[in-house]
Amino acid sequence: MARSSSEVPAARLPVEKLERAQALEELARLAGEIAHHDTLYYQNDAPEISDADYDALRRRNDAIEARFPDLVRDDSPSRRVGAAAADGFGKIRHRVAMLSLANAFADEDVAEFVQRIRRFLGLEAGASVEMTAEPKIDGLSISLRYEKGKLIEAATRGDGTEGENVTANVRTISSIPQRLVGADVPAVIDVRGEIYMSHADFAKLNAAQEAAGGKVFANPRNAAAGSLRQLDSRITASRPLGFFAYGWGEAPKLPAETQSGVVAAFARWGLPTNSEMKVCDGAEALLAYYRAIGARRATLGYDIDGVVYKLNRLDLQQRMGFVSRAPRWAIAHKFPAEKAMTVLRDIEIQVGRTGALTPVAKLAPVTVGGVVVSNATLHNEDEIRRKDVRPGDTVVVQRAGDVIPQIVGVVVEKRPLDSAPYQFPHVCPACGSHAVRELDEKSGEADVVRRCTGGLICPAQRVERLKHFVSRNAFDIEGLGEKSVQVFYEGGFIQSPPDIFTLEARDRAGEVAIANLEGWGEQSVRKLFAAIDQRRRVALDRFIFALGIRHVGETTARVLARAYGDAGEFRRAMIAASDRDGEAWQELNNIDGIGKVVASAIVEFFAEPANVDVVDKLLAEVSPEPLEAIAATSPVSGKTVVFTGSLVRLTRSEAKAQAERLGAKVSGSVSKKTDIVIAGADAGSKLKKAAELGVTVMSEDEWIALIGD
DNA sequence: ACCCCTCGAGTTCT
DNA sequence: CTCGAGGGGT
Repeated sequence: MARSSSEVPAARLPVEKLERAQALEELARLAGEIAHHDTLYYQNDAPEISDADYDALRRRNDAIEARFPDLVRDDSPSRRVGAAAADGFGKIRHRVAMLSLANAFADEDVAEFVQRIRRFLGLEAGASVEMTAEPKIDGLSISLRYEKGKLIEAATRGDGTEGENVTANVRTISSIPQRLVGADVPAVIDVRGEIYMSHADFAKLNAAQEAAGGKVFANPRNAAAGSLRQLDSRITASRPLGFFAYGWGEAPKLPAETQSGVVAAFARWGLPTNSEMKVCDGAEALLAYYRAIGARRATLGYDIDGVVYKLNRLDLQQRMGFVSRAPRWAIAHKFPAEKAMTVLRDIEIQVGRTGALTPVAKLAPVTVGGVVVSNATLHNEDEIRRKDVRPGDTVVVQRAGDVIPQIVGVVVEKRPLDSAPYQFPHVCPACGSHAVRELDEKSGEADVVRRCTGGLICPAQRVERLKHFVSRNAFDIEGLGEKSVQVFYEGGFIQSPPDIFTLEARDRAGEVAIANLEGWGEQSVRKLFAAIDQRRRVALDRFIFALGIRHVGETTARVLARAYGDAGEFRRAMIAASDRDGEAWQELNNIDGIGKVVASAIVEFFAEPANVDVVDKLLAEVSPEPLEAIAATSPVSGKTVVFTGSLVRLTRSEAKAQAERLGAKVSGSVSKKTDIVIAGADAGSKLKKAAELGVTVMSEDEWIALIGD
């Protein structure tokens, strides 16, 4: 990368002679200067100074910070690693995660959703359930933090846990108040909402962009996103962005007891809210609302991709809680997907980390719902046969849920005369091993997926396992994404996960030379090493998830982390569990959510010496930390409890969620490790077993009294 | 022996 | 996001 004119700052005082005030001033200047060069280097690919000069700047910054540790700035270059510097925005951790919503497409889904709520809350079939209904704005979700009524911070959704700090840009949006007014404005509240661009403003902006020879945006959503993510706030200020407040994150004190009440308070405080929001009762009313909004979709003046329904009463919302990453008390009812026709050029076979062969349709690029689509999954062998999709076919493509493209069907009339049904390969395209469809033990039926039998021999599987290891919910190493992992694997630098953590040592020893790779300068290598070091301490559930054991995803990994508490103990127990008559195997199977298949998969993983070797080498490099106790002080924390019989005051899932929130381990079966059995009506064998083992048994009421609810 | 719900695995594009 | 399969209850 060519570095042209060098601009070494004028000679300055040696660090040890600096006065405090001078240091303060210089750190500020260095932060700005280094950020500037980072932008040029990473974003524009057009550095102004040499690597050596850049390093000199950073070294001076570090030296001054070392002498005046209390002067280290929040935006200090030494604190920024990898992506944060690369994209110019700092990161903000959401105090309460920004979740996604479950989706409904058909009317039945909505009816089911309402039914599910009634069932969960123990209401009768026709009972009244107030819900809010509002348009789902197609923009960007944002979290605005107001303290004492003043706008303090604004963050994008990001991965839901951590977003980008876009405070400076959000301050330029005139529809977002800098200050909330009203007697009931709380001391602290994260207001959540959607930033969007109206149709009229979008048209105006694009006309202006075109006239100026600038970039024309594909749709209002992209225009809004592009405007918000400007590094120069002045550009954001010039863009007409709108905002609707519809929810909240951390909010210790809410101004009302219903969803609609809180949103009404938002409006009183000066926040823009959507005037289309209504309170409805019952599935029919929701569907009527959906159809009415759908009919007016084009005249609303802004893009929407559906309607959102939320349970109105906040106490009921709380009772229902969450499933994985979405609330159980809300759902997005999406408008039907847009369709398009295109030619399927070829079918490519991809190999996943478990060896699954997945066919992907390579399409002639076509615009569907505002984005250009050129790939679509065909899922599996049977799916191809069912739809009789062949290379050369003209196919109908749609974006399901407006996101993932899928092939709806083939236009048979347009099929070339010489086409023949597609033959799914029986060997792995990556390693040539046999690819088979495993047979189910009991039914003898073939698995839907065809899998490469190569295991660790297969380069594709090895790379995929590495990608999984560094992925967002696993080790999440900044600057080491899918692409770089691939490059490092091919370069022979990283063969398996532990190699990641020995990379720096080997680089120093001259065994590998990352800086020789294209696109890897001295600075990016340094940042990568720093990012890797940051992950030497990692939560145990992430560690277990990262191993990539079959059938062990995020949730199961968390369950295992909770159950064993410590990586060494987990390793020991899983090896011991290979004895299917032993206690360790029993204990594993007793964990709620783990059955024979999952237990076997874990034991088989640890029966493979190569896998144990990976775990051991990893444990030499990283320290997995136990999960934070959820509520160390509750009377049931650390206790193993089993629910049995039919509960009256709580539903089963409520009871389980609540117990876990209080730090209890909920198990599915009674063993001598069980502390409490909560027996509802008609409890059967589990109650008997509890009596045999002398385990404490209590009624539902006693349990509720114990946890003090 | 079924049935329902939840979880895992794989995929797209910006 | 969707599909398939595992887990657990009836």
